[in-house]
Amino acid sequence: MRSYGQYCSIARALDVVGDRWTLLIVRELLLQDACRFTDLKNGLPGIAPNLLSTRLKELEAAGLITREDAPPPVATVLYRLSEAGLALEPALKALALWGLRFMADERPDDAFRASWLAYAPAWFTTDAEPDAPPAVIQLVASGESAVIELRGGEVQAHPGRATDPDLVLDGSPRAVLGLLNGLIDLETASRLGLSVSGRRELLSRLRPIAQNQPPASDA
Amino acid sequence: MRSYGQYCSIARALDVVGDRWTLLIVRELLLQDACRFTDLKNGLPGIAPNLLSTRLKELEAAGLITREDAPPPVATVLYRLSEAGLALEPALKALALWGLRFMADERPDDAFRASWLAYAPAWFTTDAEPDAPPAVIQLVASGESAVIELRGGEVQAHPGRATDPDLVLDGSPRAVLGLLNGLIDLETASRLGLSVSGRRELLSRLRPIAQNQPPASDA
DNA sequence: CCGGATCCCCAGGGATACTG
DNA sequence: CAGTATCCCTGGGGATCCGG
Repeated sequence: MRSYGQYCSIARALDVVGDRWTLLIVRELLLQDACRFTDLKNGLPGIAPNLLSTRLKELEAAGLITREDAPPPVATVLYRLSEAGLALEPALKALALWGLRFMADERPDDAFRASWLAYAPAWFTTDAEPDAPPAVIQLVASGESAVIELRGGEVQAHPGRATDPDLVLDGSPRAVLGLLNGLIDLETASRLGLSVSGRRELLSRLRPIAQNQPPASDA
Repeated sequence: MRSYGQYCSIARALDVVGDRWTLLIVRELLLQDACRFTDLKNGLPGIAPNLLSTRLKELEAAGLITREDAPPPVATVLYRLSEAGLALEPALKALALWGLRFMADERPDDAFRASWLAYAPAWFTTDAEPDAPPAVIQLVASGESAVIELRGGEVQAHPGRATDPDLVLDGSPRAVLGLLNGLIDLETASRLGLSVSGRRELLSRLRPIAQNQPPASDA
């Protein structure tokens, strides 16, 4: 990218990560740890392979990622965030939190991935009853699934399926994530086709940190 | 900007503010409050006026800024951040903090502005002796000047000159900001031409929140 | 002088095909 | 699987010009 030519830390940061796709590549590496080229391509629907290739070289040159040869069985290259790349997490989180406000409207053709289903609750919800016993919530949306684990006051989440979840949420990405992020209430989510089965009371334990509700019912 | 087409809050945030210059425009409005077109153009050295015009329209359409007619004496338009625009501050701060690591190297042709001199200490330093009496520090770099005020445990800063500062730092932007941000120590800053006059002990009161020092002397 | 609009040119990005 | 090569086209840089 062409430099902004400004002695300002924001401008210099954008000199490095301001290019198109760059921050999304960092997102993928942050959510998935070490990735092959194809994993990244898969997690970044819409990117052209030449662009991905170019960006990876730029990111390596800037010191944000490292290339390493994978162990023998799979002779391929793995990309991983360096310390400087990992240090972007707070900025990415802040941007993601701000971006929640744009998740309310539907865009049917948007791509969707399980890892994006997982990071939202992990980053933006807290356990309102930290001393309650552990619980497992299964999320399913658009064919992608993720698991939320409530344990010891922590909210963790990762892509995949749970064997015996206490609660299952299944619906459109907008319904599932909108509910978890506090953008819509349960009634609205149900109207959007959300299916809730299991211990519904667990929903009140999952507290979104954002207060982005449209001005409707105020407590 | 072309949408990324991903149902992910980071991607949707970048759909709105991922374009070139957009976040820097937000920076200016965040640092300077209401701005005229010309103020923005001045605070964004290098931007083409048509680009600025285009971005302002896009930002208004996205609901991040508002246009308002200024009071009669100056019949002009003022641009101001909306609530959604102001909500970007945490993300911008996080990005600015991350970007500090790229401020160490010199690029002589970089533009520099007083408001950038001011935001760094205001955002990224704390008063190590919050109960000590108030103090005023004058910063001068590259013809731009800003004032830091230590008072009641708060560190505030704004462009301009103080009438009777307790301490004056004068030098290259890299020397002044590098010292304040903890990127370089006083000795290095002095070698870079930093002039320090007044109550030097105030420097130890100004504590950078970042620990970006190159691996040298560890306490 | 302020607040843009217009024009031309080139670099950066998108899509697809192809190769080691 | 992991990229590279190619082509096309849009978006941005730079200068100049116009209306109020």
